[in-house]
Amino acid sequence: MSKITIKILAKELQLSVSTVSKAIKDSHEISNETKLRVTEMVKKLNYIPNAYAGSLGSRNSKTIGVVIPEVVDSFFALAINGIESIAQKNGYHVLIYLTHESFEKEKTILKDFESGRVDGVLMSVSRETTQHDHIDDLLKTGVPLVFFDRTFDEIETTQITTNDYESAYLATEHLIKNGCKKILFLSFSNILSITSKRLRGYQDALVAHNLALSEDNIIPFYKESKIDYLNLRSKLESPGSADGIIASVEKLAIPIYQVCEELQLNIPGDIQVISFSNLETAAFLNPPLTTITQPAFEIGKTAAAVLMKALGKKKIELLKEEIIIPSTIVIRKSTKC
Amino acid sequence: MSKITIKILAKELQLSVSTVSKAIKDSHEISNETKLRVTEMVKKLNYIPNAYAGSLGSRNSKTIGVVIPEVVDSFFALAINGIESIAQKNGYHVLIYLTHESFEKEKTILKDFESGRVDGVLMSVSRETTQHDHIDDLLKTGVPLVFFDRTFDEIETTQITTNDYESAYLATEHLIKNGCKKILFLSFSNILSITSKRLRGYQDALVAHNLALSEDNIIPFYKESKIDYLNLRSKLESPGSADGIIASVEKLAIPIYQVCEELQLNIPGDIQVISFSNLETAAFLNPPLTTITQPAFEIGKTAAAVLMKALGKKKIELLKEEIIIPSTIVIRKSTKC
DNA sequence: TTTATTTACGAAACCGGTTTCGTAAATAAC
DNA sequence: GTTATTTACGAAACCGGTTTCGTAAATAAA
Repeated sequence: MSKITIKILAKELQLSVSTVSKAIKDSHEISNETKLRVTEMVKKLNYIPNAYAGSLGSRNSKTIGVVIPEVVDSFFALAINGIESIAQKNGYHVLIYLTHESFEKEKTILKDFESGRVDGVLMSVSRETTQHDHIDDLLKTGVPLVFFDRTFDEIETTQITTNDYESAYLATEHLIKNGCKKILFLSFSNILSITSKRLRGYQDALVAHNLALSEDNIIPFYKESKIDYLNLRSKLESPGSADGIIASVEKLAIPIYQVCEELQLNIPGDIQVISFSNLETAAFLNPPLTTITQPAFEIGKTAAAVLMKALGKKKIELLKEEIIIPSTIVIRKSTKC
Repeated sequence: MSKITIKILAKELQLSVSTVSKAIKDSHEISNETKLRVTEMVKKLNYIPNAYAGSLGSRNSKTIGVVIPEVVDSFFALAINGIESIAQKNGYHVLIYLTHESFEKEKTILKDFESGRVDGVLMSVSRETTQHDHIDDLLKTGVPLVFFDRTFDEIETTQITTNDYESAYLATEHLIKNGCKKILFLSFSNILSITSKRLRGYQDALVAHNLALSEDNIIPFYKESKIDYLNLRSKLESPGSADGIIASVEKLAIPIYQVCEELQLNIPGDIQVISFSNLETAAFLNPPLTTITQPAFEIGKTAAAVLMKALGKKKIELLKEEIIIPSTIVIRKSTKC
């Protein structure tokens, strides 16, 4: 049984190919009677149009590309769910691409998008990414792009984020109110939009409460490697060096617990910990982790919705706009009270 | 700047379209000299071939579809990473589809694959799926499919799994050796291939150690809903009803911890817990969770490799074969010793 | 030297749809 | 009753490549 094409369908129906095509698309040019006949034959022959032929002809693919650094990460996994929920509703396919935090991969992926493979893009930049020529190039080809979570402020498009600055500010304040004087801030590259905002929130809160700022208290992580881990460890080893930690991304919570276990540091007795995190297990860690829980699903959903809406218009237009969906702090035992 | 096509490229080079096409594909029919000229012009004009035109013409898309139930799940997230690593190496794109455990969605997705959108499929069936007409249909259209983790034994294709039976057997034995007499087995639908194998492992281990089998000790979870949770809770509430639990999938570990906390049951004092799980946080839970850790990344990698290899041949052929990659038990504090 | 091969390329069909445009027939407007 | 619209459809161009096939020129074989 050879694959049936629209041609076969047309012949079977004694109609022209164009008529059949229009009938399937429910065009107003076609009579209801004919549409019915076509629909029936489609069922009968189990006709499924070739996806690529359609996309080529119509110059749109009903597909969006999602570019994220990592999928083994509650935030991004949940965001994907949010994106999917909207995409599905609008009949869009979702292509997921992982950069694994590599700028080179990110470039390759965006370059590929210039092939017309996707109608639009949702993206959270890799932490290696410091420039945006590749994004500009893509935008120049007319492919709309919406940022979520990790953005580029310089680019003229919509971005969906959480209240990074405030959350970090509040988290810091929470620790301060709990008596912390020496608070560490752990982060990946501080070029990243989210990191720099969260860092400022942290710093401003310290200043507001008359606590000293120190570069030494900002612990950078580079490649999730042993080195970063040892770096944190040596920092915590020197006694009295810290009594509080803010992890600016979920991935960094685990090394903290690990080091504390190794060094026999009690959380929250010796050191209080709060982390940006969407971990399902946060409440069952030892001790339960106080988190800044980001509205990951909502962020994904909103990003997708904004993109879908833009794609729906004949003249695609994405305003430079920042949509902020607030995080919530969930206080647990890793911070006092 | 209008999009440049191969036609423009050809005109610029004073060559025919076909020659340019072949040159780009590094065909032996084209002289090195010409290839060089073409390559240079491609660079110069920043030519990027239209993805859909290519796929339509060549009748293959260099794209594989991955169908999984969920992405907020360490196992599947890691498996995706494994798949991606191989796909990327072979120049394949990866389309990820989530069924959210819905049979209807799974059908819709596979139906769409009949459109030629993907060259091959990697799949882990939803837990609602009890029949496989939709899979048969897809295979009939010539799209190869490889199962991983959750499979269908009846279907003539390769499947990549872990040693579900043995792992469960060993896990059960571990609990028994730790003194457990009444061991619960928590699972989703026991139609699922993995569940039924794990269940048999559990049962056989009980029998081998002269412990009674009881239907009451098999706790089914249906929709991750409150009801399931309460069901588990009421089971654990009645005193002496259980001294050990095996969670057959990662997602079920959390409700156990939750219930135990609520009921003030000590793990492992009152009840020992072991779970199939790839949770990164397993070691930092309270108490640290003993896990059967599946080689998720490897499974994904292998599944992709098998598929890629099949796709590489002119006559695609996937033998009915079971590739088993063993899990490892990591003993932690949620089980004694 | 003649014939057989190989090399390097182009013309044109093709992939399977979509879209534009033209038009006959039916209906509405004047 | 004549002209303007609308309705319903088909022919053909088109989307942007790939692939088949034919062929002149160059090279090798006989």
